[in-house]
Amino acid sequence: MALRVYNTLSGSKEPFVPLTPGKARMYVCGVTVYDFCHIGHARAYVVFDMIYRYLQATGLEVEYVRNYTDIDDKIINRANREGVPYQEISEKFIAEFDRDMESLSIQLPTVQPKATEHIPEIIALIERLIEKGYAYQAGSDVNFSVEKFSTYLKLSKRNLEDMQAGARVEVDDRKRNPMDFALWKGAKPGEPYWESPWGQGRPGWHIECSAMSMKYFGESFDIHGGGKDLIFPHHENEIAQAEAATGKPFVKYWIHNGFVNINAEKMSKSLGNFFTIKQVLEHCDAEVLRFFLLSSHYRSPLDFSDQNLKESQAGLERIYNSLAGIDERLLGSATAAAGEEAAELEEKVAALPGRFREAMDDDFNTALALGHIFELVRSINKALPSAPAELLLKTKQEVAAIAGILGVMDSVPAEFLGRLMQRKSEGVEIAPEEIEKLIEERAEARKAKNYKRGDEIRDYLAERNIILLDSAQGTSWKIK
RNA sequence: GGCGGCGUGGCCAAGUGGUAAGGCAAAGGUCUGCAAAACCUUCACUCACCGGUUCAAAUCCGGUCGCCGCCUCCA
Repeated sequence: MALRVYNTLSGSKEPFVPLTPGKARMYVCGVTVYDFCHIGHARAYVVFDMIYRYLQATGLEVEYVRNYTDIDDKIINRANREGVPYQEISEKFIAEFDRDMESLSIQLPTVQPKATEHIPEIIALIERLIEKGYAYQAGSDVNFSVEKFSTYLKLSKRNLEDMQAGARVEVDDRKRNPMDFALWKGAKPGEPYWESPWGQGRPGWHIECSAMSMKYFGESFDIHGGGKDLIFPHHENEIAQAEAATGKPFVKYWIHNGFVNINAEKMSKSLGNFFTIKQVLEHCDAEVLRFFLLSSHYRSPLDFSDQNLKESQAGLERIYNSLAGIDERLLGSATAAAGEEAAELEEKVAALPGRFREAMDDDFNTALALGHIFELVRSINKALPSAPAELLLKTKQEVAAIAGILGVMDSVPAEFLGRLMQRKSEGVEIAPEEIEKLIEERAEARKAKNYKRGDEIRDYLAERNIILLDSAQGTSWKIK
């Protein structure tokens, strides 16, 4: 089965057939850089990173463009509030965004264009729209005339009359239709500006994406993505700008990810119920967060909570425990006769790539793909004592192939588990030296068959969240 | 008001016509002096509710209820 993707434009899953065989071009709307990113952003960019990786894995040559909106009212407002040039704000938050993306193992897009570096392209596109009669100057602004563009609202599937009936549209008598939107905004005194045929000003929000995507991809390309909330007005307006100018279909597949919710409500700046990526990573491993974000389908809403994050951690820990078990077996000299368990594992391993691909081909069903991994984990754990080394090696390789696409489970198992333990140890108020001392004392006691004292020590440490692990090699410990 | 989506076990979550994956949690068991991890077993005759279509429906159709999103900046 070939890749099928849900296209917002058609409202259904469609076979993915790129415009140019063997190549895929994907544009994803980036952030407006005026503040720290929250985990809603994290989800969007993790999702498209996964899509980017999977498209590549299917053999396509993928060009991925993700922009920075580095000029906008919100940036200007913040700059004014802080009394600094707007560039200081945009540069700072571009750097913060880059750090966040890196911490989430998000691969760099092919190009990350900035709006302010594409003013000539933007102006050219606006001029083209004016020439064709789709845009008009109103004072120092230039607006797009939605009534001129007959297929306006085809993406969000609404109609102009209903939109206006619901009307929380602000009245602006310079607009011919209240739904008209700004392509160019004249600068008020003190605002940053660029010279243009319409005077000093700056681009409207939507035009940059049309201009930049067409600059890098041409007038038509394969995939355009972003959060669901961008469908209207942003993407709708992008379509209007691009298709009015070129007369050609702008984008073949529109892909939109679902929201991250807090208590079943959308997380957003305006509701004030958001967590920044940095806040979350203070008490949660980045890989756990990424795992959590991929644990449900990208179009479903995803409820963010400590409880859910903990479950993801427990699940990922289970996977890594199993992978660590493989490593230990491979390092050790133990060999074993293949048994029923090994045969089952062999079967699961052989089937894994196909099952993974089938899940991913069905509109990037990462939740199902992870389900397959968990099934594999059980087989691994069962077969661990008896499986031949070649089979374990093969298992590792197959998991690694998937890990490389999902961007999780790709750590060295012992390192991941160590990282987790490090993190957990921050909440422990007992010094490692003391634990070692008690372990020694307990060893003496156990040697003397004084299990009472031994258990006292175990209990004492357990109260402090320290779990003792006895093995043939001696006693180690971990944090609960 | 318009448009769109969702409702699967205690929780999370796949499944869109063929008789309910997987994870977390819980309970019992195996292993262990005791623990931990792991393994085994149990845990939805049922998929919000009511009708209908069908040999067959969580999946299709109609209705009801509940929740959410977009319609204003928003991933």
